[in-house]
Amino acid sequence: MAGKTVAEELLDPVIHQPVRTRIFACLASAEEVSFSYLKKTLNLSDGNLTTHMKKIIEAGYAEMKKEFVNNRPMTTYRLTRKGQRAFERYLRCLKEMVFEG
Amino acid sequence: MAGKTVAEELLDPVIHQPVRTRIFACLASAEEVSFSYLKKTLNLSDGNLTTHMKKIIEAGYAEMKKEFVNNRPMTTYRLTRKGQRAFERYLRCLKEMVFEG
DNA sequence: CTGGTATACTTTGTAATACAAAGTAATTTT
DNA sequence: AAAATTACTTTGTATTACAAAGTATACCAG
Repeated sequence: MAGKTVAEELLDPVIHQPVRTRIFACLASAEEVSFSYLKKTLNLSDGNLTTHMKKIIEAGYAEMKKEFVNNRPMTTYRLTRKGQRAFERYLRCLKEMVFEG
Repeated sequence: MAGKTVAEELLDPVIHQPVRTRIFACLASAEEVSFSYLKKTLNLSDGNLTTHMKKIIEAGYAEMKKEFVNNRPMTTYRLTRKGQRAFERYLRCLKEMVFEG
């Protein structure tokens, strides 16, 4: 009677993917996270991480900062407000779909 | 201290996909579910549903039954025990990853 | 000071995926 | 008996996910 049924709700495909859901969980748990940290913690290949981050950024869900620390390039990512909202919505949707309903 | 960390746990790629997670939620909520019902409820094209079900069956997570009802073919699906366990494990993993951690 | 190893990425090539359009087959309607 | 409907499956294709190879700089070791 109110809105879509569980089954009709789509799970955001930018977030609902094995690697990216883990990336979101990481990003959501910290202010900002570095490329190297993500790569090591999530055990991803460089190329794979880059492409996933590219996709997340393309969706406007995260932003990238590039700087030098100890004479080495360092890329850090953080969720945008839009990304935070998308993730929250995703979690509500998931919860309703598989933990209730 | 016990087992993998959240970030290391992989989300089962057979389940963690926008359409298939919805299929699993449906399958888990009933004894068995027909092709037509899934198609209508989840609003999927015939071809798309077939390929997703094929993949789920290939993984040994569901089985297919074909019969005739009112002179019409009727295909029904149900989770196997293996599929039930995989889904439960998936839910635990998800929960830990995004609702706790 | 130069050859090798390491860090921090990005680009490129490719196998697998997700999807709809087209195909098959039987059945009911007109 | 032609046309439309139901119930699928197969096929064609654009997109995706991934790792291997590439780029660029820094840090040793001899």
